[in-house]
Amino acid sequence: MVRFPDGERPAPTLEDVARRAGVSRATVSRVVNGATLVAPDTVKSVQAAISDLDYRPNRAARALVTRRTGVVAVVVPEANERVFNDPFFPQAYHGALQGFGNSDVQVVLAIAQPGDPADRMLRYLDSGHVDGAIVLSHHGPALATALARMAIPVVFVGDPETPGLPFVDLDQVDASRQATELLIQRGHRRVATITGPLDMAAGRRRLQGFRDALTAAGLEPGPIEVGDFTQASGRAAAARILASGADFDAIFVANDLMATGALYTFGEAGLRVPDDVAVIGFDNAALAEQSSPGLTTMTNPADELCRVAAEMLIKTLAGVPVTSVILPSHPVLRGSV
Amino acid sequence: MVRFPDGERPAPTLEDVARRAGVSRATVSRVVNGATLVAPDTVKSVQAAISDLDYRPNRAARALVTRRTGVVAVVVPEANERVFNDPFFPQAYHGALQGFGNSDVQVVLAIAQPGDPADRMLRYLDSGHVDGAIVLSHHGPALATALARMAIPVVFVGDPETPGLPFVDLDQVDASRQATELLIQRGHRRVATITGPLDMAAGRRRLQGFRDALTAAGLEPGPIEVGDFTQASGRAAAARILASGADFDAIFVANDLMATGALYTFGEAGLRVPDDVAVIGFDNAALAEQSSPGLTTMTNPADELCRVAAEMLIKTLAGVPVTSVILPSHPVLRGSV
DNA sequence: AATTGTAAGCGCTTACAATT
DNA sequence: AATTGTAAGCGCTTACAATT
Repeated sequence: MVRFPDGERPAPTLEDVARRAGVSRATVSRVVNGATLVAPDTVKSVQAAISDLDYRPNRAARALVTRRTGVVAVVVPEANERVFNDPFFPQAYHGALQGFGNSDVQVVLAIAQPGDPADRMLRYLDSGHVDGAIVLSHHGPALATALARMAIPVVFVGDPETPGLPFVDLDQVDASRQATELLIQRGHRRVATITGPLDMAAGRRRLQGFRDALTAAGLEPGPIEVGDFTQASGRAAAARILASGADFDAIFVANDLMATGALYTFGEAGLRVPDDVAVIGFDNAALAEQSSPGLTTMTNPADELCRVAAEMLIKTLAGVPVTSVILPSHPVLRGSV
Repeated sequence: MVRFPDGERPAPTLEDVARRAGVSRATVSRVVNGATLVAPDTVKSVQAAISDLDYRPNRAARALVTRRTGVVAVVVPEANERVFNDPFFPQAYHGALQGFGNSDVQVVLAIAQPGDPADRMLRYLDSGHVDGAIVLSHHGPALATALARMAIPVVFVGDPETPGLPFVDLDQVDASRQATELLIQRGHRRVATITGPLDMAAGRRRLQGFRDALTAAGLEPGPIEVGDFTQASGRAAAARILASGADFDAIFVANDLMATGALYTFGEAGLRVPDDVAVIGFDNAALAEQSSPGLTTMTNPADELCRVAAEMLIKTLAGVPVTSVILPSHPVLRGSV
């Protein structure tokens, strides 16, 4: 027996709608699910009954028979604070929502909590809560393979470097080559770089593009310093280059946050940008526009990456096979080069 | 008939566990739900069967009979970008997660998208997706009353100013009085303020506390300028005060973001803080620590507010009546007073 | 009295049958 | 052939009966 708390009327069911419209439950179900094999007049009277009763399908009942929850997750395997302070994520989330658009799925943000073991998130994702997931992957293949082992389909944003896993990524090597070529075209011959962490694909590939451009131009790389994508690390890396006394007239910095750090250090050292040193960043973050001089940088459209990933996930859930997508990047010219 | 995609084995059900353990479905259900009226030996063998089969209850089936989804929402009726750039929100979200702790509910972040009409979120919340919601309320009573009309219980963080709706809030008036009293105690007699927007409860009440403190001390209020909680508005309001030529030796600014804006303006005008003008903010945001001089401010613990709200929602869902909670605030002394 | 099982039912979808 | 209905079943929980 089911009891209802006082004052709460049970929500109308398919049965109620069917009775009011004078048809069977099956017919109502067909109308609700947009089937075309219902007579137009029947559709009309069922829709009237639905709106009269303010009927809304019971998700649990539907999920039980369809074996679909109607929920997808946007997974951010990062500690809380980081997520909310990195402008990449709101953009990414917004893009994902756009991508799911009218698909009638509920989008859940799953953010790893600081101190949470990785398997807590895996357990959540693999417990029937969600039908599929988009993973903002900025980590190595360990988490990726674990995610891939799950029963639900997953699309990665950022190459997880694991065969067989569908992903959307920027052409990191090409983008970095473009950035470096831009410096070379402007006549710079001693080009330095501040890289991202080299245990991340984005870190390694942006360094690769840098090297490729110089090799193609017959130039030797200038000083190379490793950063970790934080502003502080950009500041420190720039300081190390200056302290080394190495000669350089331009620098490719693997993200905008580090690039603004480098701008700060150069400013303190009395170097003029771009006259004494040209600087190009990566990401086209909001701060690239705000810095002084404006930071020339490469686009890295988090929203578009996620929009495409969402579309891929929808296809996958519909049984349509998908292949990974590589998006192009282009330079945004401001004052720093 | 139900078909399974090739290669996918159907997940084990209660039935499977029951068979393996040699008991009925009902008994397995009792063990799964932690009932105490099962014989210890039975519990043991059922648990063994569960772990052998890696059984996990089907949420949809459970939800269908219990009429509970096991999902609660943290609702942020704010545009996307704002949310992710305001440090209040990660703190709040983290606190909510803490509050739900081990309660085995799934927490969903529902963030209004820019351009979304308010009823889109209402429809979502009222469509059986969630059992209840915490709403980070920084808006007037219009949204609050709409939310309160829904079938699910809602707890507000921030007084929605609508009778009968449970909320958690800071004692805004008392906190602002404390802040202003601190300035008076330090010997200041001409105390100005930059308020928040006066269509927000927090804006009005912080102004009220300011007035109360001055009245109690027998002092006239100094210049009063209205801001909108952004840094730019703090800068502009401070400039207006300076331009007015009004006399003042201290200022209470209704949030830290505006206070740092005011610090900037005072710095540009050659005023020394705290010697020429003492400044106290509100929120104890991260930037209060980073500014120079460090900003003296009032605590406004988003995480704790949300933790308490989560606990209230859990109680409400369990049928336990709750009453609104007002949390105290205290000053954090740094260099600006 | 303590423990377990039986059976109904939650609200849907969908294969198949029946009707027009 | 187009439209509709019948009835089974998805995987649980829980009132009540039955058993020890």
